[in-house]
Amino acid sequence: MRTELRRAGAEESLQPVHLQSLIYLSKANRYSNTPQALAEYLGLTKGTVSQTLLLLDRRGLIERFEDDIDRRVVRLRLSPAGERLLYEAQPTLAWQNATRNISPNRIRNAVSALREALTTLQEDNEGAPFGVCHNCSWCQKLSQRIYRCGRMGDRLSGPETRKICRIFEAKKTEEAA
Amino acid sequence: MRTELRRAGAEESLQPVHLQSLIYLSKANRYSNTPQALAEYLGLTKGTVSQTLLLLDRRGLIERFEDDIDRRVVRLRLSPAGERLLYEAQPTLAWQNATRNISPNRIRNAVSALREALTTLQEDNEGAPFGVCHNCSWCQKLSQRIYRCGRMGDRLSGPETRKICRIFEAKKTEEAA
DNA sequence: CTTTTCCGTATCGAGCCGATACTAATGGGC
DNA sequence: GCCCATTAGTATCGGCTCGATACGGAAAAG
Repeated sequence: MRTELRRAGAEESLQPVHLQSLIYLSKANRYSNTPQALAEYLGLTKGTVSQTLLLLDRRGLIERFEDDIDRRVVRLRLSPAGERLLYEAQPTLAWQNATRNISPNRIRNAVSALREALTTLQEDNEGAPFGVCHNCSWCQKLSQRIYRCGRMGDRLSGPETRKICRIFEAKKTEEAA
Repeated sequence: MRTELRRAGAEESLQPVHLQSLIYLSKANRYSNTPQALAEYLGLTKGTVSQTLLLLDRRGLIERFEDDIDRRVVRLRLSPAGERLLYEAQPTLAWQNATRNISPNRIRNAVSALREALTTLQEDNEGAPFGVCHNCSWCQKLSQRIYRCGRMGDRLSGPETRKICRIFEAKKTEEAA
């Protein structure tokens, strides 16, 4: 995967960390699309991330705009060019293809086991949690299409609950008897 | 994992690529402990890897010595200091701990599914194969403790068949009907 | 024996990265 | 409202990664 990421980045003359940043931003929800969150996610300092964002901005791959409420905060999102680059690189497609010969049931089991391992790993390291909103213990389902974050008190759309959140807290696993 | 690797490296003031190189060398078999193999494994050029090895050598973490037969070739192995550093960093231990709450059966299934996906992924990318000798189609069992590489014609010890080989070829999966 | 091929190294320039110092905005205590 | 601690982000500097290129030395091809 590491080699693959390097190769994909080299084609656009981007470093692995640039692609990882773009991938993250494409999946970050409203609480997690800031330089600070990206720095925590990548395990880099905010100064380093600031430079990375400078480069991505110069390339026109991201857009930066001020937060309405807290004017210290910079919000980030992919530009159309950034979306296109990511779409053409298709970093996740390779893995989807790689599982084509494996039964859906085995994939489900493997994914579930890996998710448990990841949660335990994150707890052990006391690191930033960073999980998909939909699997978070704060995520409440209000109706067919409307969700709510019990931590922040905001209403969330369905697609938004499939994004990555920096204040994620894992649900207690019921099957881990 | 990426963040973890960076953190572990930072404690020794090493870059991620340095730790990855050490990890690789700790697991590379006799056909795969050269700068060339490491470059292919990491997806870097041989020039870059040469510099990485220069640094690791200056730090006393690896040892370099000439090959007896082909005198162009440099053989690499971890020095005692390098072994100690890896042992203290314990990069694999975190994952072993993370699976402590998962039943051995689920782990076996997940590992098997992942191995299949990896093989497919490698075939798709036509990249360097790099697999564990024991799972290679050339690996023959001669007796209880003696194995043989059908490709190179050498006899291999049991522990050696658990190392990484650059001329790996995946066995045909029997269960993928 | 000559030519080609291959393994590894050396050097240069672009750029990542952490450390440090800095600006600007927020928020708490009074 | 005012002071100060805190927080988000930026700027600068030095060490190092990384690819490109050129090079030397050994092996293989003819």
